[in-house]
Amino acid sequence: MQPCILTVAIDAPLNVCFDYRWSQQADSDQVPKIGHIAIVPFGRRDVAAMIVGIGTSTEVPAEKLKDALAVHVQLPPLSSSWLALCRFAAAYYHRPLGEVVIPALPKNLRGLQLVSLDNALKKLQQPRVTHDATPANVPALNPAQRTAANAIASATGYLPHLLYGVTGSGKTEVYLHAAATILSQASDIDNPSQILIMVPEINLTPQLEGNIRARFPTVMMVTLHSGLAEGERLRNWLAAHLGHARIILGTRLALLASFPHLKLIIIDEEHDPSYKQQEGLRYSARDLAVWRARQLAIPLVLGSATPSLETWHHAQSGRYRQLDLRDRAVRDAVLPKVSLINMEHDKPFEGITTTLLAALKSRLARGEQSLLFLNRRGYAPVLACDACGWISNCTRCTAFMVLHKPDYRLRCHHCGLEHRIPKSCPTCGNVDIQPLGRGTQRVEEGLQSLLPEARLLRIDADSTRRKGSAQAAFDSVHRGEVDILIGTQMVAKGHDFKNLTLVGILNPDTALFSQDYRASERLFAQLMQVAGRAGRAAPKEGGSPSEVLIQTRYPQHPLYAAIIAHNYDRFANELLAERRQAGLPPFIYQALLRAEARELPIALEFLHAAAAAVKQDGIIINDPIPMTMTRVANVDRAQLLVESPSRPALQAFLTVWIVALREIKTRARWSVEVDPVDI
DNA sequence: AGCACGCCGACT
DNA sequence: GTCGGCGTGCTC
Repeated sequence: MQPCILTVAIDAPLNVCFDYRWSQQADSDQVPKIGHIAIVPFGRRDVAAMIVGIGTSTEVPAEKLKDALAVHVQLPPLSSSWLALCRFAAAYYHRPLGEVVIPALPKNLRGLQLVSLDNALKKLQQPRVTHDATPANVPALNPAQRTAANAIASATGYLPHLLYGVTGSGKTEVYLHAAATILSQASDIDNPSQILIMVPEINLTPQLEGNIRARFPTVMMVTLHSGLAEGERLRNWLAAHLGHARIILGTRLALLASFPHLKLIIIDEEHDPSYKQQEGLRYSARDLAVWRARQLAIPLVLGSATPSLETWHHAQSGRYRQLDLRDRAVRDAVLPKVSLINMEHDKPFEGITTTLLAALKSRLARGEQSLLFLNRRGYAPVLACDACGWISNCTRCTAFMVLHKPDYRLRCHHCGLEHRIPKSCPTCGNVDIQPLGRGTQRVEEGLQSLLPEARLLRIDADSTRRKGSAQAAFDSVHRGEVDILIGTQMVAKGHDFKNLTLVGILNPDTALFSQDYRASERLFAQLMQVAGRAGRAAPKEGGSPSEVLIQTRYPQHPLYAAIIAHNYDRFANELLAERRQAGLPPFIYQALLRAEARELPIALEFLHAAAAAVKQDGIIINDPIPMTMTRVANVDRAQLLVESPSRPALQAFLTVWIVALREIKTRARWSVEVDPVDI
């Protein structure tokens, strides 16, 4: 057989594909196809490569051309629609195709171990796929849930839905009913419908996995997330790729997996920032999901109590169909009563106002649980000397070293630098150095002194560092071994605490005046989510509804009025009007050029050159500015925002611009991010 | 991105 | 005299 030429994509920051020779073994009938994974020699090492083209000739001179080492022909090739998704992502985010395609594959497929892959595949050849997708123990739906589930399941072709419902309104039941209908529509055993359910962080919603398995006992379900061991990740990925797994529950990375029979995509908590990848290929799994649903002509569900303004805008304009769940699904359960505590009048002691303390005491007396939410871990955000003004700055970052009391250390949350707490001021020797501000550790300590008999539990990244300890902590809350839970945003998601009737919010005001225009949108979502931890069950006989108390210095702020009224509609519409007025997303499209260097002027100089490199009508090039946190780990960072009211115009500009940027001689490292969220 | 080559400063 | 800093160049 004559040799052929394989064109492959490789995970390197090079905007080209590479050609390799492949000589077909005479005794083999397994021919490489587009979508097969190959192993090729690249420079001085061997790397995984995705075959994206097969031909008989190449422009590459013969002396440069190398032989591909192997092709994983045992594995069915990745589909053309999967490749099309990756091509779109690569083009849209202006990254090489290989940087999308290769990281999307499980690591175990990127090596030369064809034999072990064979064994994997053999085990998986006995699919558990059956026609039967009968759900078990199906609860009744309320009319709004039924309408929503029917609308989703009966949609034909591409149709995005915004499933808009407060925490506890029963969005999950709508997902499961729609899923049941679509699973049952599989016409034959070779085409079992697959459903992708995405969640922000899988470890915070362990109940969902259990609920799905219990509901569909005959259906194979797998999870895909970064917490899986490589072996399991491979098995689950293959189960999806081979069509055996019919329900895939995963985080953002699952969106780039292979699903030959995908018929429905569900994105739970679609507003959640974790759908945005913040390193490498900075993609939005939510946005790519919309593209994938359109490409496959399948329905999509975006579920949230506090939709992102992008999604809200699409729903308002009619591009997405909006399905409302206005009531809590549990009979007689009511929304928690939200009140503000004006800290100007009710001065806090140990961070707790007398009103909040009294509310905690009454829950304690009734044997009910409370949650205090403070989005700041550690003991105190900074240590200071009031004699000379020294503060615990990190020597490598534009940030404070955070005081951690249990281990008696100062720790930078950005670069990881840490050392012991100094016994006296490093500059003037004053022994009386004081922690300023309050983190969860300090709240825990102060509260224990105010309520010595209460059983406290702190849940944050520090208290749950060991694997499994977060789950153990949540379990002990569920078992009623805790009276007051103190936590960061870790406690905001997923968990229903049945005996929890009070939520206290300690220090939300900083987000009200943030430079980041998305901060209030995020704060609203976070407060709604935390508030949703309370009162999910019906109040006890004669009991009062659950209560949310927010300690604030700005009780007149409109965000709080909207929270109290549980009225996201009006708040979102007001934010949208402001965004339209100010020319902010979703009414403008943005890309961010980041540059970093050992010295700030090097980064800024590059950005100034970049700003002057290409001019185009309809493209706004803003001034280069140092990032708010300029220095992290001894690297100075600056950025340049470009904007356009037209997405195609911005895309066209970026294509030309990036070519020009590569010509700029600089020592700065730089990258372009499309649709940035943290600016 | 890796990885090698190549050309200048402080150490066993 | 070497070890090693990172500038530059290449990868079918």
